[in-house]
Amino acid sequence: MTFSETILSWYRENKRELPWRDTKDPYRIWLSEIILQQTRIAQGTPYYEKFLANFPTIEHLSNATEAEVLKLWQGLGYYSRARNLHATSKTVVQKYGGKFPSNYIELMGLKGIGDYTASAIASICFDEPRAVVDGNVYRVLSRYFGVEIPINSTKGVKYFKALAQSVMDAEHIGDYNQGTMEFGAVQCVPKSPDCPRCPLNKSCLALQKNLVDRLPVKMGRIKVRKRYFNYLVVMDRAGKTQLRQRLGKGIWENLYEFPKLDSDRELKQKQVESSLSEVLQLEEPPLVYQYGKGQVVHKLSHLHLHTKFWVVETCAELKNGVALSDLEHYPVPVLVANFISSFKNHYF
DNA sequence: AACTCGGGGTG
DNA sequence: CACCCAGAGTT
Repeated sequence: MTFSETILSWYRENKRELPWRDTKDPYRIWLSEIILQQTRIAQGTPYYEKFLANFPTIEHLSNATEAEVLKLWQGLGYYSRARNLHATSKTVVQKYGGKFPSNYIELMGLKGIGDYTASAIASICFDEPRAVVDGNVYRVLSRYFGVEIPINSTKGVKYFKALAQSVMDAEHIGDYNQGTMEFGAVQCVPKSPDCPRCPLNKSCLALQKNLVDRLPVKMGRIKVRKRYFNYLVVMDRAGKTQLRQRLGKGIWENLYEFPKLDSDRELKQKQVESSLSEVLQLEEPPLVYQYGKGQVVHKLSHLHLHTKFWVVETCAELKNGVALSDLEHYPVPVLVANFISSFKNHYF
């Protein structure tokens, strides 16, 4: 049996039933692929169901506001996916009459759709012979064919794309692509794979060369930076607080948060008090105290955010104040959502 | 080619 | 703690 024959055979026996498995509807496949980018199935599936329930068709999605889409996306991370999802829904409705383009080239022209996603949609929905290369495929191919080229190098990306394209089954491309990824997710797992019970173990080069636990090769990652966030939770006479939308490029774009003092080192009470005017415009000196003790350390892949929340009580009345009970309507980073949840419990 | 962009699960 | 997850876009 060839590589692809074994993959297809294994897939028919072992495929999991997932909500997007039994459809070729481009809207649903696209939605699932965007949600699953850099995201585990267990984490993404509830969001897939949620989006489909709120937006049964691409027209529903295109008629929503970006804030509504971001709110539904809250907690999933990589928020550009949500913004691009919304933008592309409008493009498909307006430029393509609500019907997804049916080939790789045109799909690549849509926001948020790159080589992987265009290949996935084209192959699954339209049977176009395009091999996908995701994290699972890198692992399966590098091991089975004993490839030691770093998967995150320019050379590696090209090599694995070409290799995948050369070993695919063009006649069953949808199942082949999903099967290879499923195989990587279930059988050829990153750590301690069960090689003795692998259907490819007779011809796997990594297994023969004892390289299974060293493949795929990945170049060194970026070091983690530290940032110090000081959120200013204003409480005015009417019990309202202040929220701001993050504008411009960067992390959490278009999400909401409290006014914030940002530093490369920890700020103490006095420094926070003396810097208040940089972010807040208050008539009189407010009462400032830290909510809780120590710092919340919110860990992102490349950033550790050491965060303090400061309650700023003022006797004035804010112009654009937000009631605590309305906070839940705004899309906010998980870091902020966790605080709000704790803060509410503390006061009510 | 190197960086940025999130949050959660796993051993 | 390091590593990984059905990657894409920008610099």
